[in-house]
Order: sequence, then C-alpha cells, then structure tokens
Amino acid sequence: MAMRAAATSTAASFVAPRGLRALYSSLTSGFPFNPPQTQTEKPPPAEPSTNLFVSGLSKRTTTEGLRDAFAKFGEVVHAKVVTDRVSGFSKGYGFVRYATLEEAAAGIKGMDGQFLDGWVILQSMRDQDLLLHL
DNA sequence: GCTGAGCGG
Repeated sequence: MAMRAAATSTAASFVAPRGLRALYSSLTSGFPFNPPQTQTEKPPPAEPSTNLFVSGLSKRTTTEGLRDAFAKFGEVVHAKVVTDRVSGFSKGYGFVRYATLEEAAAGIKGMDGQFLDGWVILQSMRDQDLLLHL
C-alpha cells in the first residue's frame, strides 16, 4: 500500500482548466489586449551611426573614388560602392564609414549635394537626421 | 553596363 499512497500524492498537483486560467490572467492584467506599456524612457530610438549611405553615385565611381571624395572630411574607415555580385557593375550607391560621429557629420555636410564624377550625390535623410544635430 | 530609386557584405 505504500505504492498506492505514493501514486496518489504525485497525482495530487492539479492544473486549472484553460478557461479559468485565461479568465484569471484577464482579471489580473486588465484585458487580453495587454495595454500597459509603461515605458516612459525612449531617448535613443535610432542610434546614430558612423556609417553613411551614399546615393546618386555615377556608375563609374569606384570605391577608391568614393573614399577619396569623403576622406577630405575625416578618416574614412571603410568605403564601398555597391556592385552587383554577378555582373560586378556599380549599382550607383555605396557606403562610407568614418572613425567618429563628428567626422561622419562633417562628411555629410561636406559631401551632400556635391558633384562626384558628374553626379550629384545625396546622403540618406536618416543619416542626416541622426548626425547633423549632435 | 544603359537604366537613376534605393540600404551591402
């Protein structure tokens, strides 16, 4: 009879029916549609980056040309004209990464709207908003 | 490698 006693004691734990559990949680947390997102702190929704998206490039502009043009405003850590992997031709945009945010901001201010290989190059609004006011 | 908005590796 010791075995019977053990069996009954382990089976003693009981779970409430799903319907009751759902009702309980809706009573304790307000409603099934949990609204309470009490997050009053949201200072950096999008973090500024030293990496700039550069569009409007001439399809003849190369990674070197891009780096040269942007190097006047700071230390260019990484520059790349995006090319199609199969054809190898420029897609007309690229990326420039500076060492610091200050240089990145200077790079935007210095290069936005400037000509490079006959094309007016433009920075993304995202990057400008994030960098030009810091 | 023309094309002309877009966010690669």
